[in-house]
Amino acid sequence: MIRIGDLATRAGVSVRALRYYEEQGLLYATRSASGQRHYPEAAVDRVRLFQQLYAAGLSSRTIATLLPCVDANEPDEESTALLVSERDRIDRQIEDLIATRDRLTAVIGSSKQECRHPSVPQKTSRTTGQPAHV
Amino acid sequence: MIRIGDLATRAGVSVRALRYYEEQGLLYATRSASGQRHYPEAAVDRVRLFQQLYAAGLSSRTIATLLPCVDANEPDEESTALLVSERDRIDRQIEDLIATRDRLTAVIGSSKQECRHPSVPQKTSRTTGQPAHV
DNA sequence: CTAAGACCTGACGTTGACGTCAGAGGCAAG
DNA sequence: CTTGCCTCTGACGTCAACGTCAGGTCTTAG
Repeated sequence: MIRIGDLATRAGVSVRALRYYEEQGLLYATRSASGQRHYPEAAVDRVRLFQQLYAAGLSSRTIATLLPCVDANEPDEESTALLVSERDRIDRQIEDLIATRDRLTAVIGSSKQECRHPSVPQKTSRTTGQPAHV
Repeated sequence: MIRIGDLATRAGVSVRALRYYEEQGLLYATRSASGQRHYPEAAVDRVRLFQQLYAAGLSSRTIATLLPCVDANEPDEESTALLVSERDRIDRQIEDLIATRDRLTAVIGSSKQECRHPSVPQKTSRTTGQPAHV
């Protein structure tokens, strides 16, 4: 069993965030006799999943709705619709981000080529199969 | 010359947003004798650019810093560094979103295939060249 | 035993991009 | 001229995901 401070460190979030997740119905903890929270090992991955979903623009409420579906791997009709709509929203967001990325890259490359370095490969051709047409 | 209400409609934002952009130093308007704002045609595209950059996670301050650079197409050293760091951040965000999208798609497809419809093509293979490996 | 940390609840503060409301003025149509 | 819509400034409200602080309890190393 993991204590809240250790979970926070291992999952890369704050203690406050973990209590907030519990408040939102996302994370459950057993309590010791004195009321301290104890988490199973699996909580680390679960919290990382929350971070991933938050980063993708899902709200606490949406995550709470989808959690039983993701856990049990048996989405009902309502949850599936929500899943699909969120997935499609993320799809559109990816497309928008690619367009913005290409636009920034065009500005960067407009007067200097020296900024190119191998740690950031060009992905436009990989994702669209077409050269940039800004 | 366009009035603020028309610009808002044509650019797809609120009047309040336009005044906010001006407050942040992003958008300038000439004023009539009575103080009403008038915008040139180019303001429509400019406002749409703001929306695109906001959607990519840039703040008003960052946009304000990069604007002269993007306008003049002659980035100085500092602006270029900021441009590159924002571009790289967007790159990482795209990667994260693709991973999340694939994860949601996997959950969707885990027990039902009927959800597949042609308006949302699979893009994983186009972007990674590999099948999903959740 | 005791002092330093970790933990508890409760509650107010923060931030960014606006929403909303109040009160006052401008402007073309009828 | 007045009616109705647009615009102005100024200022407070909103919302989500936490940050931070207060005041108290628990636990553990020494």
